Amino acid sequence: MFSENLHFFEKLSIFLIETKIPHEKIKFLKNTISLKGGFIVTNPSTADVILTILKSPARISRYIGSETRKPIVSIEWVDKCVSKGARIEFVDYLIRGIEEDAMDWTTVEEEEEDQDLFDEDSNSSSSRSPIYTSENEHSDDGRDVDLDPRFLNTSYECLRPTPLKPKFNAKLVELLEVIERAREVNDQWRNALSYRRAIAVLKSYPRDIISHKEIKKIRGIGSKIGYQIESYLRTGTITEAEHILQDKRFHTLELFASIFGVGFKTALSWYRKGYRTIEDCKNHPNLTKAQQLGLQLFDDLREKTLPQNSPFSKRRMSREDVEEIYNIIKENVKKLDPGCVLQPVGGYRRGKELNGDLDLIISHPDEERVPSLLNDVITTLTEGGYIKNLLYRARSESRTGIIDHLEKCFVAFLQPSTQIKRQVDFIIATQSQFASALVGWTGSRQYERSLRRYAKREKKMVFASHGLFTNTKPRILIPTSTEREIFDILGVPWLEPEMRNC
DNA sequence: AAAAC
Repeated sequence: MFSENLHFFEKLSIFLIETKIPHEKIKFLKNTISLKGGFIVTNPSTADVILTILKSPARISRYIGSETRKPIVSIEWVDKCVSKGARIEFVDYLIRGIEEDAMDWTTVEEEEEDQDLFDEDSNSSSSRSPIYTSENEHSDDGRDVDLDPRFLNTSYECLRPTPLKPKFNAKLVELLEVIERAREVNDQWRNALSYRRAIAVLKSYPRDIISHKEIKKIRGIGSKIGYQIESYLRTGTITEAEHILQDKRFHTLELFASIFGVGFKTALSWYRKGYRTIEDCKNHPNLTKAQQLGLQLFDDLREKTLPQNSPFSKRRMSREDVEEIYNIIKENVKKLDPGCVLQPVGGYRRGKELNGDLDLIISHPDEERVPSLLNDVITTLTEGGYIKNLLYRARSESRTGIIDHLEKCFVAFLQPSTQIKRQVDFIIATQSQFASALVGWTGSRQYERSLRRYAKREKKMVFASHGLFTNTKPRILIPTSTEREIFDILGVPWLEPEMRNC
C-alpha cells in the first residue's frame, strides 16, 4: 500500500568527489540527488555522506582532508537507489565506514612512485568493483562477455602486435584520440597517457568491443575511460570528444603546438596572452631561434603534431615523397663515403602512409669515421642545395638538451618535385649502437615507452637508443648487433615494425 | 622548454 518514496534522498547532504567521474555522470548524479530531495554540499565536514568513484584511500583523503567521520560510498549506490526507487543501505557500497580506524588510510602514498610507468587510470582487473552500471540498467550492451582469447591482456604494449590501422574499434579509437590530444595540449600528460594506453588496447583488440563488461576486464583501461567507452556503446559517440572538436581553444592550442620550437607549455602561455593566429605568434617579443625558424617555415613544416584530418595539415608526405628524399640523400651520402649505412626509421618504417618527417639513421663500420660523419653529410647536402635550414642539433658530448646520447641533426630539406621544405632528422650511430638506434627510433612513442618499462621492471635492464645496459650502479653495456638480438635478450616477442604502432 | 621515437 506504500507508494514509491519519490524523495528517497530527503534531507541527505552529500559531498561529491568529482574527480574521475565523467561530466555526463556528474550531471546525472547532481540532478538525481536534488530531484530526490537530497543536496550537494561543498564542504565534506557538513556532509552526511561522501560519494566518490575513487578507490584508493590515499587518493580520497586528498579531497576530504582529515575528515574521517563520514561514510565514504561508491557512486554506484546512487544508481542502485534509483533502480530500487528507495534509499538503500550503504553496506555493499561502502569504501570506508565510520567506525573504521583512520590510521591505515591517511598513511601510504607510495602507489604514486611509478608515475611514469603506471597509468593512474588503470587497475588490476581482479580487484575492480562493478562501477560501470549505467543509469540504464536494461541497455543491451551489458552482457557478460569474456575477453577475446587471442588478446594478450597485458599492460606492456610491446608484448602484443598493434597494427597501424585497427580493423576494429576504429571510431572509438578516433574519439579517444581526440580526448588524448586535448589532454596533451592542456599539459595533462599523465591523463593523456591513460588515453594513449586505452587506445593501444583498442587498436590491438582482435574484435569490436561489444560490452562494457568486457572492457572492465582489460588491463590499462580504468574507470573513467571505461565509462566513456560504455557511453560510446550506448550512444555511438563520446560527448566530450564532440565538444572538444567544437572547441576553438583546442584547435588553436593544437595549431600553436604544431609550430617547430613550440611545445604545449608555450602554446598555452601564448593562448593566455591572447594570441589566436600564427601572425599573432610572429609578433611575440622574445622568440627563440627555433621558434623563429618554426614560424618562418610554418607553411612548409606545419604538420608536426597535427593529425591527418586536421584542417591545418595538408603537407604530410606520402611514401613516395619520403622515398624521393631518401634516394637523394642516399645517393649523395654514398658518393661522400661508400662505407656509410643508411636506414630510414620512424613512422615511415612502421608503414605509415602519411609522414610528418623522415627519420634517418646513418652509420659507418669505421668507428673513427663516425665523429665527422654528420658534419660531412650536412655539408654535402647543403652544398647540393637540399638542406635549407638547420632546425636542431645535438652533439653526443653535450649533456643537456639532448634527447638521447646519439648525435643528431634536424634539418629543413627542399624536396625537388614539390619545392616544399620537409623535416629530415639525421641520427648518427656507431656500428655497435646501430641495433639499439634502430629499435629506439622506429617507435612508436608508446611502443618505446612500454619497451623501456618492460626492460627495467621485468629484466632489470635499461634500454636506450644508444645501447642496452644492465640496471646496475655502473651500467654495463650489453653488446647487441641486430634488432632481433635485442628482442631476444629482453625476452619480448619479435614484432615487425608495422606491428609496433601502439 | 624544446627537439625525437
